[in-house]
Amino acid sequence: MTETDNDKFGGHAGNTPRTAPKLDKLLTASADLMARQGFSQTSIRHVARETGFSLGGMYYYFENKEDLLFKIQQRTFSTLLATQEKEMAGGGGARSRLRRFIRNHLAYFTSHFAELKVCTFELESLQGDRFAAIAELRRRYFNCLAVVVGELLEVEAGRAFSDGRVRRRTLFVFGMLNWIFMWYDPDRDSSVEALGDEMVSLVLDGLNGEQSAWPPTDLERPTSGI
Amino acid sequence: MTETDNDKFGGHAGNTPRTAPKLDKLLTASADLMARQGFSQTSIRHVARETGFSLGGMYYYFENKEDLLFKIQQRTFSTLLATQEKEMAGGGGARSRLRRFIRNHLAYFTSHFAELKVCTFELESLQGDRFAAIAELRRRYFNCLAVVVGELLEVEAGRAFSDGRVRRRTLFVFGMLNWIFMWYDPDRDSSVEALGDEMVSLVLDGLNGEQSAWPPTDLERPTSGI
Amino acid sequence: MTETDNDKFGGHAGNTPRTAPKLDKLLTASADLMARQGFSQTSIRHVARETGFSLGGMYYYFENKEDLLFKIQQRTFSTLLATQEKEMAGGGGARSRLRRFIRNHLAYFTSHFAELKVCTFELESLQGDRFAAIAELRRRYFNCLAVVVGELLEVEAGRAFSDGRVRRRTLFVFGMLNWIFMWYDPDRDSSVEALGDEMVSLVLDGLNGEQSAWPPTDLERPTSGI
Amino acid sequence: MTETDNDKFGGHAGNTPRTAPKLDKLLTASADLMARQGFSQTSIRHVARETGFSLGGMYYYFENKEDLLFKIQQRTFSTLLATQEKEMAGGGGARSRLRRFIRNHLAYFTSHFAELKVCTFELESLQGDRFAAIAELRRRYFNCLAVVVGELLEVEAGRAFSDGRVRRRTLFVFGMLNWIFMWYDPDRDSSVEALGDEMVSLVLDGLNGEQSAWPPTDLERPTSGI
DNA sequence: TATGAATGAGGATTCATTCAT
DNA sequence: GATGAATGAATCCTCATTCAT
Repeated sequence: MTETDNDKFGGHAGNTPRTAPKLDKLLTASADLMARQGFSQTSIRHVARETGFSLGGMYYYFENKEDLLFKIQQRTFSTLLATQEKEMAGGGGARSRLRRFIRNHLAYFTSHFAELKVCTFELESLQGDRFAAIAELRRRYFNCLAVVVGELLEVEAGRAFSDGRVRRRTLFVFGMLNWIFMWYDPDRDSSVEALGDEMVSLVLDGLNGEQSAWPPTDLERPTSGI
Repeated sequence: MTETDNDKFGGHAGNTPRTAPKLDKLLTASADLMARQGFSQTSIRHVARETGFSLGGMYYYFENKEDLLFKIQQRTFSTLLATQEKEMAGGGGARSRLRRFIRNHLAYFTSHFAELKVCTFELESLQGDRFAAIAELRRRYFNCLAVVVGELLEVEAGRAFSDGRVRRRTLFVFGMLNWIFMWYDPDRDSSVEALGDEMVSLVLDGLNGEQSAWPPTDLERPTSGI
Repeated sequence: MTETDNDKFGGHAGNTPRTAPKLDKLLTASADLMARQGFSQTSIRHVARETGFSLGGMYYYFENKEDLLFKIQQRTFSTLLATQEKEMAGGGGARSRLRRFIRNHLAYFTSHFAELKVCTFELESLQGDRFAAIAELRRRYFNCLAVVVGELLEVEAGRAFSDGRVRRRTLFVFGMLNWIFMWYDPDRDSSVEALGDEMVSLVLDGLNGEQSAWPPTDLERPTSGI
Repeated sequence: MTETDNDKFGGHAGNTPRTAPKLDKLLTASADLMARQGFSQTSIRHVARETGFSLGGMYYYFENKEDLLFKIQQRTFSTLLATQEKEMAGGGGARSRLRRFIRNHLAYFTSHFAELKVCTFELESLQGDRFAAIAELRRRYFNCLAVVVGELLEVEAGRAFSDGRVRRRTLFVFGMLNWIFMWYDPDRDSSVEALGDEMVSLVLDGLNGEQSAWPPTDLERPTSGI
């Protein structure tokens, strides 16, 4: 998304050397709160308190609450998308590209947990043009993976998008990826790198194709929650 | 969950023949609204308007808003859980039980879309005892599948819960299942039965294990959204 | 305007014996404030403080601020309109009816100063259906006088509405009537009854037709303001 | 009003060749907005956006929002007043001067619609010294007409101001003139010149003294609104 | 059982104004 | 002369909840 697009959605601050770091801090703090409590339960007041801004001062940095959410998603998602599109253009077999896509995604999950969670779960909190802009990013992100899945299913690449089978398999994979926000516990689960390998293994070969590796290498603990 | 449990969380109504159907209508309507807008954005007022109740009258049927959510989850999840625990106790090989679990889950997805969506996405809107009670149901539900996954991974059943590998593979599958709420479109995607088969196939054999089946059987349409 | 119409615009309270007097007090107090400060500068907070209500409690009596204004105008204007339509239907020559219309209007000016001022100056603060409903009342009120003016101009009654001359003469008279809010001072100006006679005289015979009556009967004082 | 007066109310800008046109543009744009939406609903922000100024930059040209309104009224009203005082000093019979006063007023109505509307309806938005200064202009404007009305009523000129009858007749005429802002529609009503003649006719001879002139010369249309 | 009436806290947003630069 | 950045007060409104009836 270009600066022109950015302007179209009313962000009037955050481009100067003085304000850029403040906007940054603001978006990060907001993403944290929204990841924890959800968008609708995160109040501007709360963000202001957290960042030391005055309530009114917040509105110098975004048009309204929805715009704040948009800016978070726009910034985060476009960066991730760029990374992945470049990665996918880098060539390699389908299995390799699947592995790289998942690894990159999970690396981002680790480094930008809150922001990515917000991107994943709060698309529907946007509306109109802002919704459309982020939905388009998401569509492109989806396509990155769909192409790979299509190849793995031996479907000609050009037809991948209109193939329901590819669509659904791709969405299965996204389901696995996105749901991780709901349960991942760094103390309990293996590193995200290993996690990615486990997922790739499942996706490529299924449970039956995996080798049994008992006992597990990670720490045994009584389960709480799921 | 027994009536005693029910009492413990303040439900003092809905047990007489006269009130039971009203409570039912209320929970259903609430679930619909909460599935569409989320819990925090669904107001008691809105539910009252939708059901024809007076605002104050609602509070005869639940203690507070959180209790309303609890009752929905409790009613829905315990029913589904009972079905699946019985089903899993019914025997059969791991592959068969995996297939049956997924099919039942998706059948419930079809017949109780709103309620199941609320159970899936609004656990964290509960707190304290109510959270714990539903989390326990969810844990048992998780176990139903985890046992099967453990067998498929050739892990001894008794150790499944404490095995991180089983835990994660199971959560991958739940990710696929739960994420369906975000994209399933009956006009576009095949029936949920077929959807279940596709998922089972992926889980058991992976993408590479699936046979290519081009052209797809479902209607071709240009993709919009993801 | 019927009760059905009333319902259409969302007033959900004020019909029971317990609430009717409270609604009444509320509308009266609001009209006072709005007459003094204008609609946009009168805050709900202010009205609440004045009437002893809690801020939130106000909204039991009206949907929103615009609805409050609407209720004031609706109540006041429909009463006045009914009076005048009945009066105009009572027969008599055009001169007589002109005199009665102006007298009634000014009597209402005296007895319901604030409400009538709000009706006169705040129509444009309404929008959509509410605007249309009050505009229709106003149109009918206009017609009451326009018919008389048409007769005085010897225009056939049936054609009065489409005659620009009648329209404009009628609006001249309303200009005189409405502007009184801006200057009338009971200590300084004669009684409204006498004021009405003076206006009727001007309208019928013009300044030249009036008899000189110096010295005036009312108190002489140095002018302040206009 | 002299430069000294101007200074007294805080205008510290707009006197240099470079700033004068900017101040001019600013006042004109503000008047437009205030005429359309009213003073209290016109924000400095809005004016800034409309004129291309920065929000902060506005305050170089006026002390505060009230000062902006004052400057508009001061500029507009003093010009109009000068015109009329000169015109009234120009001699001629009372009927002639009445006609000229009304014509000039309506010419100003046409050429400075927004400014005059603001002068007419927003006096009470000023306070203290600023109110007093504009009220004095208005008093002098009132007197211009009151003298003529006094003559027409055969009252000695010197006594006109303290004569309630003159006062009220004059205010009736101003009511007609000022109310025009509420209804004049160039597509529907005759030219303002003709409008002035119609008003003069009413004021001098009353409705009965006007000759019937059916059919009217202006376009017949079904009435909408009043 | 259920309603009508009311409250108080909190939410998003706007706005006049200031001040360092 | 003019701007960018920020503030704090005020505004409209929603909402979970209560309680007398």
